[in-house]
This record gives sequence, C-alpha cells and structure tokens, in this order.
Amino acid sequence: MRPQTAKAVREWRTSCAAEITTMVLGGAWKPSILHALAEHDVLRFGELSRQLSDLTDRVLTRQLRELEADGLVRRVVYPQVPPKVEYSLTELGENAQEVLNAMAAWGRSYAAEHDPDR
Amino acid sequence: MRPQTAKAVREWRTSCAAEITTMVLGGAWKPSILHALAEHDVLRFGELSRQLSDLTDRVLTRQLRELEADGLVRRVVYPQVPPKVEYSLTELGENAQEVLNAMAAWGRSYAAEHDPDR
DNA sequence: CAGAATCCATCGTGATACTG
DNA sequence: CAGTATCACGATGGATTCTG
Repeated sequence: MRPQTAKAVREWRTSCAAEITTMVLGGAWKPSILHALAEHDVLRFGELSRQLSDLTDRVLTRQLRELEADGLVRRVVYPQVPPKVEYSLTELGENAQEVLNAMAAWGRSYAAEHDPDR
Repeated sequence: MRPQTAKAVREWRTSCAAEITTMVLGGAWKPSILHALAEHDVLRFGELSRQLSDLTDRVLTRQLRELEADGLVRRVVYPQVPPKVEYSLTELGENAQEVLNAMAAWGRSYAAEHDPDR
C-alpha cells in the first residue's frame, strides 16, 4: 500500500522522489506561504494571515504545522502576553525556493499553452 | 481573490503557477507514469500496467486520461481485435521531465536530510 | 487486451464559533 | 494575538466485478 503523508513516504522505499516533493510542497497554500516567508524572512502569524487573506486562520495554522513538521519552517514562540509567534524558513525551506521557481516556470508555460489570455 | 498591485500580481502568479504544476503533476502516480513513458517512448496499456505493478488498471486508466486531458500524454487507439492502445509523451509531457527531475532532486535531498541512513 | 461500472474509505480543505 | 474545537463536504484513490 502506498503511504499518504510525507512522513510516511520517508519510511517507504520509493522509486520516484518527485512524489515526495509533491507531498511536501503540494499543499494548496504551501507555495504561497513559502513564497511569503522567502520575501520577508520573518513573519508573525497575523502578518502571514494578512498577506494570505484568502485562507482562514484554521487552514493557515495547519499548513504551517505541516511545513514545520516537514522541516521547512521554523516556529518560534515567545512566552509572553499577548502571544507572539514568529515564522521563518529553515535552510531546507530556502533550498525549496529553487524547485518552486522551476515549478512556477513550468506552470506558467503550461497555463500559456492552455489559457493564452491570462 | 486577485491582488491589486502589479507587484502583487507578479508574486501571485509566481506562487500560483507552482500550484498549477502540483495540480497537473501532483496525481499520486503521475510522476511514475511520465517517467516510464519518458524511458520507453511508446508503451501499450498492458506494458504500463506491468511496469507500475502497484496500481490497479482502474487507477492507471484514470491517471492516463487526466494526463491526456492535460495534454501531457498522447493516446493512440488501433481499431482492431484484440484492442491495442499506445501511450506516449507529447511535447508538453517531454518538457515536464525537466521539472520532474528538479522535483526529484529536491525530494532526494529532502529524504536524505530526514533519513540520512539510506 | 484494455478498459468500464459501481461502490466505498480517506484526506484535504473550509466555515463557524470559541479561548488563554 | 495566535490560535483550538467541531462539523461538514467534495475530490482522490482504491477494491471489486464485469465486458466488447
């Protein structure tokens, strides 16, 4: 049986490493989140939420937790009131930018072929 | 929701374009299928099914139809008995190899970081 | 040989309301 | 501020059975 989560894939003898990438980066909003973090270096939760105004806090939280679990995002909690949590890219997350750019480039050429009026 | 400024549009397109790629290439078995087709140029349905022995014919059929609808795979039916159907990559599908290789490379480095003993 | 039909389990995503 | 709790829903993925 084929594993479903990125974590499970790590323990699965896979012959296709590209599938690992789609599992880690394939979340609906993960490219956008990683892109925002790459531009601003460090963002608080509220700042991220404002930048990505199309997704609810609930969804943003989950995507961030997954990215953190996969080692792409660093989460720093300051124990104070009101709470303050800062998110930034790890080295692995920064390395992912290269792939994301390659994927974005192909996605654009694909869209141009299928949707020339954009 | 679409962004308002030109800069925001550029960023939106960048991150959004990566999501297009995950939509087209992100199917559970699509990287494997495209890889098999890239290696053998032309494959019949049964040959593909034997190479990708982990998925049922039903699933393989659907993935192939999606790839065909997305313009990555060419499907040629020979009207004869017994039936013969050949699959091969279109030019778009061949172009995708570059991205798939980039994704596979990152996926491997990701796996190495999380699972150094392999 | 190359599928189609049917049905089902799971997962990702999202809306809403609430909180230390 | 930075989340959590709950519920719901549609899209994939898969198992099984059947066919020109």
